[in-house]
Amino acid sequence: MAATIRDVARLAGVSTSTVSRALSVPELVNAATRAKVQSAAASLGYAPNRAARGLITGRTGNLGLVLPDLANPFFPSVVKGVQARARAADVAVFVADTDEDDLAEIGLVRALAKQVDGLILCSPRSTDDELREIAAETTVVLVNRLVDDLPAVVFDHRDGMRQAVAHLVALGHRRIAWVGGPANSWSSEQRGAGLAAAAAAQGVELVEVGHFPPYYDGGMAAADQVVATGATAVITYNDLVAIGLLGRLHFRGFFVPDDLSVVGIDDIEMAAMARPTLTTVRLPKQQAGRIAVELLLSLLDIPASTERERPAHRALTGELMVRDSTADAAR
Amino acid sequence: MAATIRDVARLAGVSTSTVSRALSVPELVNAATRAKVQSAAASLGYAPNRAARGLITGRTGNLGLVLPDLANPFFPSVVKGVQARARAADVAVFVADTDEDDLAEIGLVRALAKQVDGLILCSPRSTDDELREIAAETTVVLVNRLVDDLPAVVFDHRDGMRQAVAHLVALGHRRIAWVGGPANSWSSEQRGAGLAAAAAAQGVELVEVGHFPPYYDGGMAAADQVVATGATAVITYNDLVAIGLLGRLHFRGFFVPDDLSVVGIDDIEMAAMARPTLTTVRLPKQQAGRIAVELLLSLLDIPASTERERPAHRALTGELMVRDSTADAAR
DNA sequence: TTGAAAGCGCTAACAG
DNA sequence: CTGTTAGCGCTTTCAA
Repeated sequence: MAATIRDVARLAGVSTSTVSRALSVPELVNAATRAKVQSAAASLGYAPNRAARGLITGRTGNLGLVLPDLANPFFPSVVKGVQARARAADVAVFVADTDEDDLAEIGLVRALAKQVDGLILCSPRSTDDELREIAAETTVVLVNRLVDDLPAVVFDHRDGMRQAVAHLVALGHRRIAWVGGPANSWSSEQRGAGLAAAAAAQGVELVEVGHFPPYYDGGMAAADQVVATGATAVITYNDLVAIGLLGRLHFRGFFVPDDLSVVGIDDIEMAAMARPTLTTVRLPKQQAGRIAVELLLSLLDIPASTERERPAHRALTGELMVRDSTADAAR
Repeated sequence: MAATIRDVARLAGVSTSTVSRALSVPELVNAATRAKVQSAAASLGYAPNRAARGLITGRTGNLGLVLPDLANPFFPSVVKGVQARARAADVAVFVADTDEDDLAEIGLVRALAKQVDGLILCSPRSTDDELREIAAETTVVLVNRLVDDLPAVVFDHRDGMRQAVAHLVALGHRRIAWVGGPANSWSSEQRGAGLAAAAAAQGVELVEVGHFPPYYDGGMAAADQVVATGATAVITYNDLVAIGLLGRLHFRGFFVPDDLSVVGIDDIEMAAMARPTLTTVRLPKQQAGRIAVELLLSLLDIPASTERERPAHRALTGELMVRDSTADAAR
């Protein structure tokens, strides 16, 4: 069995409460006793039982991360960012993949909520109302989603789309197609809106092709419709969709970027491995994960009764990565 | 505050122990009282506090999953399998990504060990000795690694390589190159050995090209050396390496499969998205995750004092996925 | 500055 | 079949 606080107390010749204090609020205990306790703890390899501590403090020291699909390379990056920051704060991370199932999502969130101090919901598929409810029950930070003024980390899609459009305009494109993501995806809506604004501002025509699954297959499905629009360039919901599009275009004998320019969003690693390599808007994924944890931790340190005044959300800027797939393809 | 067992007891008009029993060992309590308790619990939305339960049962109801790199698409598949099975057993999963850092790995494992009932170590980078030590301290199931007779789920690489070689031989290849993974990778060693055996058995010449990082870049790095061997076909440590190889071959003006046939291992989704699509040995990744959880759960049900007799490990068979990248390229 | 005592929410003997 | 009792390992009053 692992050493308990009593073992340490006995070895150090003090009471358990002194051990507890020496280890968690060192300044409250005499330097000499503190040293005795610490060496005793060290020699026994003592580490407090977190469950027992949690029982009394009401803190688990755990954090939950819920996301739609680990198979989409976007999310592992976020996970990495979250883990790196959580680890530094000695917080363990439960990860739950909902498989893009919005019903499963709520269930998972509810189940996780009981075992963690706070939850990070990345690109949640639930409705605003559901998210409000969840946020009322437990501390939550959203990533890639904005609901009222719930704490959130989002990407500045307006700016990202502005960059993408500016790039395409510089290449001579005047008619751009947009392949949207899932209809219930907040970020698809944001990206579409940002794109519409950018297109209007820069005087190019935008053709919306509809909603597609956020996978390779979604891009395959969208390709023929994109071609039919007569657009000379296309921007897709994410890189996976762009790569699927590339696949189908290749199959149909279209050359990218000669016949059509393609721009994705995310900059997953695969974007640089595709052929042609994919031009895309890089989103700071790991950074988003890190900041989400920081936000969550800061929220948790504040007594629930206190009114928060910190900024409710933070927007991260993306940057255009230009690769083969848009090399002057306009006519 | 969430409802406690006392709230339920009061509402149902019974003692807390009856509530406890009614909820966890229903057959030990009278049907009528059981019903009363259950409806009381339901109306209060009661769910037992797992930390409190764990304190007394010694079980956390949690499981830890440690893996080298979530950015490698192989691992998210395993995670999905693990989660699916764990969820069904009402077990939550801590996920820890070591970033391919073998030192970090031990630390993470030690930290996680205190908060879980058991650990699944997927493709661990630690030494055999370290793994033995860990297994002595906590219940562990290895995935994609064999150490003594520690419980493990592995893939049958011998058979996978046999299939790959048979396929290439049928296409007329007589000289096959092997691009190994990291020198300290157990599975690279296994795959290489399986391949050597298969090559010998089927009378083809095998040329080993050395060890490369298990990423796209590793394949890029290996490509020129592969070409220099004069082999007409190449098998790589994993799909990521194969795709990198494809990239470099394309850059150098070689056509796959006309100039060289390529076979990967894993069958990550990207294999079907590459151009040409990649022939590969599909490993049942999710299944491995599921079985690992099952193994772990079954180990945990057995009192620590009892000697286990169950099979120490289970080997899963892979299957060849034939795609464009090997279409009769022999001469 | 330290110790004694009282629980956190739950389960597990042990009686009845 | 059910209630009483006694903790699991820890933190936190409250006194000293």
